[in-house]
Amino acid sequence: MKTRWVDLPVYTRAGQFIARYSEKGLAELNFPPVGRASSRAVNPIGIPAPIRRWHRATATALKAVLAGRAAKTLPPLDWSGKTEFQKSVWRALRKIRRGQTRSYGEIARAIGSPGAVRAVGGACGANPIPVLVPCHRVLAANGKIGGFSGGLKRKRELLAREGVSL
DNA sequence: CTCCGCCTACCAA
DNA sequence: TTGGTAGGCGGAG
Repeated sequence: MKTRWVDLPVYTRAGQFIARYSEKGLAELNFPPVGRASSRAVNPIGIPAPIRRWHRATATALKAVLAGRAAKTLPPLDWSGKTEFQKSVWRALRKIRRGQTRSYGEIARAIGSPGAVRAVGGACGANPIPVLVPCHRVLAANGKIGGFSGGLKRKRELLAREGVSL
């Protein structure tokens, strides 16, 4: 069965993000493209009510985190098709609260795979829902920034907004 | 199987 | 401190 996706924009002060929904929930959150944002009006007619509701939650939560506040409610997240290892990493990431950070090694230990440090990095890089699943709160063991698939600039900005100093 | 990576600890300058 | 590196693991092909 082929998944039907619904892509909806979220306009923020950091640009236009694109949220992608399946019938199960939010599946992806994509950063604004590097260039200018192409704004295309979205016709709410034809969008299933649950998705409209989820999208309101996504938009509110995203704007909150970008402003350095805690996301109150998230829509259901659709992680279908992902590996158990990845899901366990992302679950652990969701427990890191605003202003807190963990190292990749700490996440690895937290999920019971203390030797899978690099693999945790890989799972962070594969996180389909950045910002709301806060992979930006994971730093290298030496306290340095580590990597970020969305660009280190964004990781620094998010952390700064949350009051984390490197 | 091979290759790669948002890592780490360790060792040499 | 900085720079190079081997090791351990999961994911992708």
